Amino acid sequence: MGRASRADAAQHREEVVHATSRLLRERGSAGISVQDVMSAAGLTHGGFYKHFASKDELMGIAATEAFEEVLVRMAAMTRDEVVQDYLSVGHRDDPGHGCACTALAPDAAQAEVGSPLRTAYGEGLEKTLDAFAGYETDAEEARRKAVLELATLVGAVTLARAAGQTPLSEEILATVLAELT
Amino acid sequence: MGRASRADAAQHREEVVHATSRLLRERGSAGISVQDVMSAAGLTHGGFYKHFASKDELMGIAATEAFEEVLVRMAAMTRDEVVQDYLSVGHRDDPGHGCACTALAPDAAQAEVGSPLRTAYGEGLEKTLDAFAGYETDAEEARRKAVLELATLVGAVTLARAAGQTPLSEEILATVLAELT
DNA sequence: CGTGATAGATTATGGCCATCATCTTAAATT
DNA sequence: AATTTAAGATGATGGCCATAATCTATCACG
Repeated sequence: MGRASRADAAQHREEVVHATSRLLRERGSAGISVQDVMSAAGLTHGGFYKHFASKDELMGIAATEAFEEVLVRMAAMTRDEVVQDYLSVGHRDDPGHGCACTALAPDAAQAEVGSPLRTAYGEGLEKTLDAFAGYETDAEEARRKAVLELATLVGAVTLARAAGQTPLSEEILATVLAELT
Repeated sequence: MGRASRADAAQHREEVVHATSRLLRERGSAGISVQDVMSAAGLTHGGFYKHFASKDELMGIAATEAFEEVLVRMAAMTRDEVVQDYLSVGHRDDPGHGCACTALAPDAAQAEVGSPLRTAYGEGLEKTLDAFAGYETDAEEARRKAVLELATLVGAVTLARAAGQTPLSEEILATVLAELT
């Protein structure tokens, strides 16, 4: 119906971005529609362009939020807690609340150079590497180890998700967890 | 027009499967249409269902071919050659001819349980792990090391592709290559 | 309190897609 | 050579999608 107050509109926008940050990680950009993300805030699709210039723009904003959310959570955790959480069955089965590096990698790889999502991914990946480097004691080797560790974590969860809920999937998580702790 | 000979039809089918095995790795199942794969063999979309029961079925067949193609190539290479090739800029930029484990992981994760693509991925991943295990000298540790190595390789290329053609992307490849050789 | 701005609903628009039905024509089969 | 069979072309069908235009009712501001 009619018009929403400034506060309501702002909250609607927030809800859309938040829901998109989850849906994007779960299904990828091609797997969600403008209708999907508006419904998630209890709205119809028509008002979408009063909030965002395009679907692509929203994807970039939602990607940034996804990275931010994870970085905030990481800041309150030790390195071992992060690794344990990363390689858990819970993280494998809930990409919508998990690491954006892994969940958004396929979308970032497909996105055009200069697109909002790709830009957001590049920045988010750098910040995530910095966060991992912050855990290392040896400052000299911090960057190198952060790259190695993140690559291994991303690979393990990527494979575990692709293998679905199978013994092989859990073998991968367990094997990498044992190696990294 | 008209009808094709048995031999021609068989070749058309092969061409479709082959083109799909490449396109599937490049763009994912959602990124290619029935029209796309038929055009690749110089045909129109209509005859598709004379060859395959559904798009899903073709995706499973093409995924199996993608794994097979890579496994055959791996069989003629040493472990170090495989690692070097895997972490090359060439492999990063040409997923269509590269490792199916990495390229098809997003599709496998999204595919329904029991779908042709998911089944093909599970089998292909096991075979790929066996191939990596075959490189290890210590039979005891072979499986464990194969899992670790493949996870690291998959993670590195996944991140490198998501980062696009950037310094960070090449840093990831180089760092992991140095570690694994 | 009245007037204009605007969030959101409704409803096109034009495009792409998987799948299917039909038609055509040449290959297989006899 | 006649008949059957089937590959492939053409052209629906029904659905989903991003984006845009229009409408409307409420909020913001004077």
